[in-house]
Amino acid sequence: MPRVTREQKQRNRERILAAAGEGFRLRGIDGTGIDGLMKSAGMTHGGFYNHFASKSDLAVEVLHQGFIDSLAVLDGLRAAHPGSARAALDGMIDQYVDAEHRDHPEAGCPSAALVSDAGRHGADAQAEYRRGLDGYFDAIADMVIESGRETGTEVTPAEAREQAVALFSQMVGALLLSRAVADVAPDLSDEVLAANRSRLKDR
Amino acid sequence: MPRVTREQKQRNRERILAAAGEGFRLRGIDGTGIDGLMKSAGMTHGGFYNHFASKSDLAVEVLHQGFIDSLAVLDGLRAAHPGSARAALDGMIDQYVDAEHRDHPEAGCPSAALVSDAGRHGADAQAEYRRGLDGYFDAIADMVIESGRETGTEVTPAEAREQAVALFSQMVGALLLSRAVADVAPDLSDEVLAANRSRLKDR
DNA sequence: TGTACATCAGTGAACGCGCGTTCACTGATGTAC
DNA sequence: TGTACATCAGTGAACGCGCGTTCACTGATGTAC
Repeated sequence: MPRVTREQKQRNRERILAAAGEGFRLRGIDGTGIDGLMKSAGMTHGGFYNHFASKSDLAVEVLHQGFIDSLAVLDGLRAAHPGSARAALDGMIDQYVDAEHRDHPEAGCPSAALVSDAGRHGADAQAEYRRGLDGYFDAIADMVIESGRETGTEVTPAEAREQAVALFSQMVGALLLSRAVADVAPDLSDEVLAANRSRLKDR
Repeated sequence: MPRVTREQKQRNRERILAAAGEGFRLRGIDGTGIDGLMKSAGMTHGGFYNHFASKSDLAVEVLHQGFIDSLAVLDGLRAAHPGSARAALDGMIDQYVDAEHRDHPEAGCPSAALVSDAGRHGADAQAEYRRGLDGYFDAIADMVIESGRETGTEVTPAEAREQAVALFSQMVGALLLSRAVADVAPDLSDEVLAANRSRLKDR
């Protein structure tokens, strides 16, 4: 039956990318095979290389797309709290350090889900991860600066950046630790989220 | 030439465990094969099953041993700062959120190096991870309580536990993010460590 | 203490399996006229 | 607009490879007398 229209090819590429985004986050890059990926995208494995040069290449694209999506979520939060960067920051923390996010890595933050994988799958993946992480830091630092401005407590760019880095690090650590014990110790997992949320919001 | 004395067998088991401890932390559980493991322990792969029922069983033992070793390090820190739990906590942060620790996962914290792996390798591994993590939280909470007592700021067990959970989460997040970009962006990696160290010590 | 024998730790070949990747093939799509 | 042909996306068999695990074999160790 193939060949397929250009539009269909583009749609197929996006389906593979989406399936990989979920699979990689859920089971890790090594834990997710091309065959299964292509099946859940509704195709057979052979066609994979019409879309991506290699699995590593796919990993880079997954990271790229993941960070774009995440920054869009941040933008959405700012738009939902116009004129209050502080409320946007609190919203971000509530959404990130949360059972819903913990229970759905496949739809969540690439920085958290792929933090161990990114370092182990080549320089390109690591470079893409770096770009995304730096983008997070900048976006959060902006919110910290604006939040300070709103409350009359001026904060220097350097201070804001430091706060942003520390804040995001804690969010990632909290999410990862809560995930690591979620199946076997739900109470402890919830405690990790609650403790971090509480301390993060007291900032 | 085999068979081997009971003492030698015990020593061989420890060599496998040590090699696995390093390999798993460095390249992940899936990224470390039995064959290579046994080679670096000075044997051939076939003998593995004289020591461990399966690779998963080995993963559980690695976690178990790793957490024991880490708690011993904590004890060492307390012994190095007698009468000052605050200094011991600061020492812990300095040692954990540090380039040396970042650059040597194979000799470092199992909770950080195996946080993604632990959740994906069966209930036993996850249960072992949970035990270890809870042990950390308790040990750090004790230090927080004692630190408060020393400075006359009484802190309730619940408050101490919350602080301990948040503190350790941030330490883990900082270490993992700094590792993820270390090869490709050493400056950013150092910045992550420095920002977190600074904010953690301001606690 | 010395001898006879059972045990079992380490060896290395072999197993089935799933992996990432390649490739000849197909037929509908895209293009040139 | 219609026809002829080149392109190329998806198929499914096949590749070599490394994985975790099993197993017959070996010979030194451990044990019973």
